[in-house]
Amino acid sequence: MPRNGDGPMKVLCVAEKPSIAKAVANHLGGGQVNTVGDKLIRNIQGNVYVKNFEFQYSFPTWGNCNVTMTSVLGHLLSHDFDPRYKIWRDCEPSDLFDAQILTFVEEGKKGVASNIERQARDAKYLFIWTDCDREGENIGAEIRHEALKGNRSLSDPGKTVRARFSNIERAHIINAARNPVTLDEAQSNAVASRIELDLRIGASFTRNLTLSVQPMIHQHFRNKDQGVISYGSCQFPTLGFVVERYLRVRNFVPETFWTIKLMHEKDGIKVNFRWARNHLFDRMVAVILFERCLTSKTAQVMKVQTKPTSKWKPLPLTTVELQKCGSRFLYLDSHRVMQLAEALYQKGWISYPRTETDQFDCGMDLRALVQKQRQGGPWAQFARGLVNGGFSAPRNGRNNDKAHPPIHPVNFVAPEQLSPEEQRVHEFVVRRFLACCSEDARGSKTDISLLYGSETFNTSGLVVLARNYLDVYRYDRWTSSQDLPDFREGDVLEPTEARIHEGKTSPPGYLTEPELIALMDANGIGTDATMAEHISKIKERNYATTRPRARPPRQNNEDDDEDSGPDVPPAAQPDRGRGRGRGRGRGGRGVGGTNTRGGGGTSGVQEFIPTTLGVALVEGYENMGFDISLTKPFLRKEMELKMKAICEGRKTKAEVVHETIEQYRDVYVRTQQRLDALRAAVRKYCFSENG
DNA sequence: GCAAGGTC
Repeated sequence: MPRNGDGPMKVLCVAEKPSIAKAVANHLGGGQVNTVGDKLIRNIQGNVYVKNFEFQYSFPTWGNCNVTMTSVLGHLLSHDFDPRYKIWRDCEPSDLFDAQILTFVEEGKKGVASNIERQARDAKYLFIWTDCDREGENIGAEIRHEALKGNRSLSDPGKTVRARFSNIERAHIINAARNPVTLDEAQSNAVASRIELDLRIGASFTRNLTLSVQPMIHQHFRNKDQGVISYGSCQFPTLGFVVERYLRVRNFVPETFWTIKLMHEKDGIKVNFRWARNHLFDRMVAVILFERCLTSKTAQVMKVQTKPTSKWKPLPLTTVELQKCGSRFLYLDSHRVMQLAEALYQKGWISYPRTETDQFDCGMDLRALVQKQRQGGPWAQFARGLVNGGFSAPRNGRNNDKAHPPIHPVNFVAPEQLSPEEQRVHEFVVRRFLACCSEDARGSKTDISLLYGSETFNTSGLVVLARNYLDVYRYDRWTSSQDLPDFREGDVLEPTEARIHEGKTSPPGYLTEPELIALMDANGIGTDATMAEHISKIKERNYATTRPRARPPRQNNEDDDEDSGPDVPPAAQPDRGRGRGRGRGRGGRGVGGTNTRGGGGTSGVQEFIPTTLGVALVEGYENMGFDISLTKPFLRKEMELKMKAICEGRKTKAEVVHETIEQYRDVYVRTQQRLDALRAAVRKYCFSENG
């Protein structure tokens, strides 16, 4: 029943999630918000997920309006093939490349959809408040589609607008409300093409793979319950990373190297020096250089330099970083960390846990957030220190998704009110936040350099002068080394001990979860919200298993950093297209290099071992000899570039969908021709006695 | 019985 003429106009606002709707309503409504429970969507406990908020607000161009603020719950629309393609054996899997796709509202979302349709009926304007990212733009288009069912006039020019906002600070939200923009069709179309391609390619390859490999396995292992063998543009590259590392470990051939060890004792302190050449793989050369050292008898101190150094505080917390730290420090896998973070978010203790942003908006009142943490918990005193002058603005990372701030505590909660697992995640989020708001750790570093024969040897010492953020962020280690004796430039000394040492390179470890997440992040596989799902998917599909990493004591406890590798490998294949994925960099710079635990025992980190099936799938596809590999991340990157082209107007959705489908149709045909390679790999890995 | 992306 439209209200004609009398009274203020109605504006319907729709957010992507209830928490945004509530926050925006509170800011714009100025404490005069009427909450309408409505019979929308309830969970099992009877909590209402979606609410309608009513208030008045005066927009610059529309004047005073009655506003109804509501939300959806992510995507409103689902996509699936026409039912006649439902039965797998009733059609060719490749038919799915062209099969008709239906778009509909799923049963569970009907209440949300009808709420929008109903609320749109008497609305003059539709104001969309979805997240400002590609998916948000597409969800906005879905909302508009639903609203138009109730009110066609909302398609008139200027009747549907969207808010541009990147956090829910009061001033920022008010600014967004006063400066609406138009919905970005191009971004929405980019997502639409992603949806269509993932569905067509995923479903056709999955059916093909399952129908051609599953019978082999059933036949061989009588009653083995081998479920679906799926292909997905994210799950396959994820498996690819696991298998690639596994093969590197399996095929590792240790190499012998030689190094010169030099020790000098002064003032009762034994100081070990590192050879500047680290180590050589040619014994003769090493021996000749060593003999030159011995011939010269004495070494000379070439450089003694003491300078201030610091260990940087961590960057504001992103989802990827939370997951990596969860594996490393909290002994929780990424999936579990996200469940716990979600629960903490639902209860109002921490901010939205799915974010790529590692910079705090300058408008945020961080001091107020720190103040809340003074009330209790083991970090209370540290928080007090920050309030009393210790506060320092957080560093800025390179990433901003323009949709959510970094993960931070929004309220104080006493640890006892949380489950033990929740406590661990919550404590991490709080400590990380407080660390961001404090000073870098300060120290003093002394570098000493010796010339012995023709060879240079170095050592260094560290004195930590001010721990600062380290006091609250106990996940980082930075400790003073032993004191160095007093060396002076020009000193000549006779080394106490010099010997040549033979060592062997050691194989890399299997891929750990934080490494896998870093690889996915760097290569644009999945999003902050889905990475953990892809990881559990490859376990669920029986492509890989995990086990706690048992850290063997290092064989060569010195500086053989040859193959121990950095914690975070930059890309799967450095030799081809080394990019930074979507520009989401690696997380905290200060966290990277330090290992949490040293010697033997279990570190708590999970490592991934592919199953025979997992190896067979990757090997099988590799051996088909395509120039484009389904198990490497490049295809996903290509899709990312195509989506970008749509966003920038260089390509249309139809063009992208068409050319990509043709590309995959080609791969599909050749897969059929070379099924023997895949079957051979399955036989080799799955059916042989010792795997 | 398929994917990946939102969100709860």
